[in-house]
Amino acid sequence: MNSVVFECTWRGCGHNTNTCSSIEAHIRNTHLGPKKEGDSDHEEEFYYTEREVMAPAPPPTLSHRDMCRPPHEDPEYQRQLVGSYSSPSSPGRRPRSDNKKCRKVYGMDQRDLWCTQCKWKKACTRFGD
DNA sequence: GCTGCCGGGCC
DNA sequence: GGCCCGGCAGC
Ligand SMILES: [Zn+2]
Repeated sequence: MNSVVFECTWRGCGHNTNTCSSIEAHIRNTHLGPKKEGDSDHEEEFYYTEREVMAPAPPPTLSHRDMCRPPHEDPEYQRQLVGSYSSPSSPGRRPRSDNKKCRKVYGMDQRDLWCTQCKWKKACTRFGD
């Protein structure tokens, strides 16, 4: 019995659901916000991937790379979406990664172990984002 | 309440 | 330039 998994590709999320509507609801509620007037038609669809999952293991077919993936993940499509309409990633819609930075790793009581930027309350340079 | 960090201050 | 903090957004 194979099923389909919808995985959220928002930074540091990775939430999985089993239906298309549920992942879109997750993305809209958790990441994108309530809703916007005149927003891109289906903006949610850019933030998740749909993949089929086999029960035991993936088949050993090495003939083809995965062809026919959804229209997402196309560089042109992405540039078009980001360029014409500064959707997220503009000052105002800032995501938040869940990986720890110097402050949380070492704690306030060991500030001398933080990287310089963290000491100055700037963007961390030791742990990527 | 805490974390990450932009903006802005002081030297 | 180095150094620090207010204040805010995102949890
Ligand atoms: Zn750091």
